[in-house]
Amino acid sequence: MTDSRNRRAAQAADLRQQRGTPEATVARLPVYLRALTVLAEQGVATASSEQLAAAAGVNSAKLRKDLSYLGSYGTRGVGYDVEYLRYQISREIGLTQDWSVVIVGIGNLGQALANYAGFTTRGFRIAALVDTDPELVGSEIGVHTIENMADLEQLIERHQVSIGVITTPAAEAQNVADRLVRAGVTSILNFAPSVINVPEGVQVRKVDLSIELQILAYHEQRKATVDGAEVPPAMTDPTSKVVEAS
Amino acid sequence: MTDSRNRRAAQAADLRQQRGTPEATVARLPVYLRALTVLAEQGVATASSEQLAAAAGVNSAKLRKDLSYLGSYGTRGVGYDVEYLRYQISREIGLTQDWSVVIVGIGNLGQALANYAGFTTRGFRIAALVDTDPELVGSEIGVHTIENMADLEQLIERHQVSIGVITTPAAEAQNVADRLVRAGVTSILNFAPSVINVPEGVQVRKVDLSIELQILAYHEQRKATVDGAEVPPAMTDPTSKVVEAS
DNA sequence: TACTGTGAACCAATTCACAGCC
DNA sequence: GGCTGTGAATTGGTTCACAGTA
Repeated sequence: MTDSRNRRAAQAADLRQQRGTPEATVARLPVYLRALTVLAEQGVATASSEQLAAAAGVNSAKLRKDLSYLGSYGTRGVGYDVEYLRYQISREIGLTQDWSVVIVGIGNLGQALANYAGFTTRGFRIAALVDTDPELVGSEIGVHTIENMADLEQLIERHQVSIGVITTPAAEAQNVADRLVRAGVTSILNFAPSVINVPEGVQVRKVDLSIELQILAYHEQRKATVDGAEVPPAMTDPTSKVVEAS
Repeated sequence: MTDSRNRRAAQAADLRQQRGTPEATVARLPVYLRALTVLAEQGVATASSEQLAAAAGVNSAKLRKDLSYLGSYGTRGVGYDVEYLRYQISREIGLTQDWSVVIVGIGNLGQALANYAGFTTRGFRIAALVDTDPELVGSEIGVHTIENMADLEQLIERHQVSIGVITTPAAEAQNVADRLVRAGVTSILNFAPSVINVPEGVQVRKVDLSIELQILAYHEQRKATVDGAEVPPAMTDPTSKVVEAS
């Protein structure tokens, strides 16, 4: 390993400590990881930023800049070694270790997640499924038995759970979040359609199906009113009278 | 209505045409809408930007700027009329009309979505559930009968579907997307863990459960390596030797 | 030669801070 | 006095374009 390579690595490390990896970049690393896995399965050993970017659905400049936050893992004139980069990204994300997950609220969505293979394959271990409903408690989903909500704290402790998934109705989400946090969970994935408040230092990510649809509806509407000759569903605002004339 | 009010409305309309509402703002409008609905149910008639922002989990400056893209719907010194603003946002998003949705791929997740009440309550109508599996086709989920994938195009035509939801395995997602687009669908919500390519003008939003978990894992790992005395799971980079000394 | 890695330029989004209005 | 609406300042993210190098 040359001196200049050392220097570059040191600079990358400095950069990382100064500002850390940008959030937008972190959110794309799993996408790159998936693209690399697909390429690896196809037997591709080396890929240029252009190829990789195409597989990940981004442009190549963005991909190169993203990867540069992790270090200099490519080779000029050649590209990236698929396996090597895959390992580096895995490590950066933290997938070289396993994370225990508890799912709270075993309705339709909770059941679907419990059965979802993609969880288990990527370093996530479902430690427990929990619900309040006495009808559900004790029944089996795959290899898991649904446990009682009253035992939530014990389960978190026993299985060293660090990530909680909330799939309860909206009304219970905040209460569940509070209990998760008190029991030591520091990352929450919230599927309940409500805002939850957590203390500083606890990460929350929100997935909201109906919000996604509403965003699409907004764009649908815009298309309909702009390029079609269609009249908007309701008067847009007072000024539209002027435009419409008649 | 005063002249100055008219002028303000006209300016807001101009602003909207010049640049449109920013994407980041569009993504938050459904959140505000939900917050307003909760307030309305609690009998609150008027809310300040501060109150509303708290209910929506954002800061008040952001909320005010967001709302300003729609027009001037507040009253200085008072706040926003909850019902009036609720209607204005609904209209902006396009929820004053119904949107027909087809769900393709009725596995765990597809079933969960088909049963999810939040869809139907907010102006979305599930027009059809579609799958390739002959075992599934013909069986009932709630009020719906699962239909054959071969009839996808007909169903889209017949029910005037504009939004497609993909809950198939990754390998089939692109093919499904192609068929949806060819049949006239212009918005897609993709739950399959793969990148899909669509022509210009078709909106795609992606929801990926395992990516969300991976983002949380990244932050978990960072917490563990920074504030704990814990050793990183693997050597971070050559420079860490220097720091660790021994 | 063909590619990466990255400053510099650009664009989008957020936050500040206050003028304008009820 | 208390609030909204919004220019101006700032921060964060993306894209350009090319120097550096295997």
